[in-house]
Amino acid sequence: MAKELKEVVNREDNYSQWYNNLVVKAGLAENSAVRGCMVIKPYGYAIWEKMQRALDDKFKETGHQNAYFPLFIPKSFFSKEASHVAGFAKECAVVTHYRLKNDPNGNGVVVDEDAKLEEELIVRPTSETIIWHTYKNWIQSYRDLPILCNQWANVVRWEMRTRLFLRTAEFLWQEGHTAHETKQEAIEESERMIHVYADFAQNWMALPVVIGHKSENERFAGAEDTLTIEALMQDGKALQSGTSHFLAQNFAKAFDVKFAGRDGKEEYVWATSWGVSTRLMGALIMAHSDNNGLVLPPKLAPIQVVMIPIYKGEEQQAAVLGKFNEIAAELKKRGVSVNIDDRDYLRSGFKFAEHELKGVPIRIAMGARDIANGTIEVARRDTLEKSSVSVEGIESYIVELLDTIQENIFNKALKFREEKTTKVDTYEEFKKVLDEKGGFVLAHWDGTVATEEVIKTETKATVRCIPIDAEDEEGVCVLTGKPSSRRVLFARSY
RNA sequence: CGGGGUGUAGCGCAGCCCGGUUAGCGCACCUGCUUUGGGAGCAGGGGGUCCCAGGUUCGAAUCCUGGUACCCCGACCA
Repeated sequence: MAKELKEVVNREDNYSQWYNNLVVKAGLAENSAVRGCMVIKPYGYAIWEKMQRALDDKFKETGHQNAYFPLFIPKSFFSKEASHVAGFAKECAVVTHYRLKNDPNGNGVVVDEDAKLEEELIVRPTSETIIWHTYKNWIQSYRDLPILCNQWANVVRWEMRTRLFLRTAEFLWQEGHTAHETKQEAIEESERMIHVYADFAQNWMALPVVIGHKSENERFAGAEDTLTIEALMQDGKALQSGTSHFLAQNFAKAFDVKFAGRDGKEEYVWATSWGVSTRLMGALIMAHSDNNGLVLPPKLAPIQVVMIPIYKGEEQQAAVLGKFNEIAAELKKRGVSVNIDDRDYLRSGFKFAEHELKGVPIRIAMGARDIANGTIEVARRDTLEKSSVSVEGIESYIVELLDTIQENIFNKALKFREEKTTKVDTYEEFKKVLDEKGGFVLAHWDGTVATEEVIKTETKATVRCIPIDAEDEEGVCVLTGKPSSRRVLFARSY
């Protein structure tokens, strides 16, 4: 166990602290002096950048463009879509003044009361309102459609309780906002994007997810349908990792966005919005890490291979580093990011531990013994296995091993999820599984808000989603005994 | 917003109850030597508005009052 993590020993009992400690110690992020905000450190940001790049490529492939809209939104914009404002009103940061002045009493600076804004500005908690206000000016005819825009931005939600990456007062995300001519087109867009997210989660983050529809209770404020990807963390709690909303004509009506159709008639546009945030970093950490630290899937690891020289004296040092430079150059040609850890003031054992803490997928070490034998030591972060490999052809071996590790991390997470997914048919069983085993519970539900509320109050579990691939199966609701035609996914969640 | 806890060196903490030399320990940092295949050893060194403001006192990290920040548990939360 990494020395830094020893302070938090019992992970099962103390998952929160284990997670917080890991985030901080691995150099990803820390709490800011500002309430509920976070500082993302360079190493953490490098992971986020890799995520951004991969997602952005996928957005471009599916025909989207990036744009940018204002941080401040006039308060009045929020009064236009009733259910939307109801969903966010309680957690908005409000700008009321535009100037400070020196305190006449000499106590630093104070807000200048003369500089009160006539209309308050809201720091965006999400951008639907300002974007739809703008889209109104962009759209006149069906020829202007579809509009397929994405924005990379920060948003602010004044949550009562925060948690690094999972729920912070300010966070980074992307939000796609699209406008379409037909309902069908908009529905297809929202489905397309949730699959883009699922594909990213599984193939890049090595994170298996369940795609499904949110229940009415959990649906996005202002949406007619919300699609979600739900992932399972190692403590058995679910994490909503991305959402894609079919907004129907709600925002178009609220912001009066109409277009002249092919038949010459005026109609409201159909809309979607979709987003993922730095919460994905939390998902990545909680899904794969162990007590030695982070375990990063190779595709998102800022450093994929670290090379640690082992030597006595300058002669050996030069020989090993010379060999490392050759290998590194070849690996870089093949698109592998390599770090030669030549810091000569640290011992190799320290470096081993440090790079494990940071989740570097492959570590290779070489010393005098290896040079004599023509071998190199290769250690995998995912399995912690070490093996001695011939230097001959090492580059191909590494490239293949990166793929193997990516796959293995995914399979391990998938196996975990499958073991932690339980079908239950009675309420007793439902509660028992949640308390003793945790994880996902597949159960029949009568589909009503009231039933979900009761279950939530009594068990803290909610409907995570109604999986899109749920098989038709006649059954009865675990709580009310009313008929149900498919199982839905329940869990306790973050 | 309710309950609990904590603010002392970059990090983690002791000291506070019961006020009294120059505020201490571990890690980290700097210098030197020896080490180096799983978190090195020895020696020396640097670093502090003891969260803030006010009060009590000859004297406050310590006691009192107010404020503030953070953490945990709840409530809340696409």
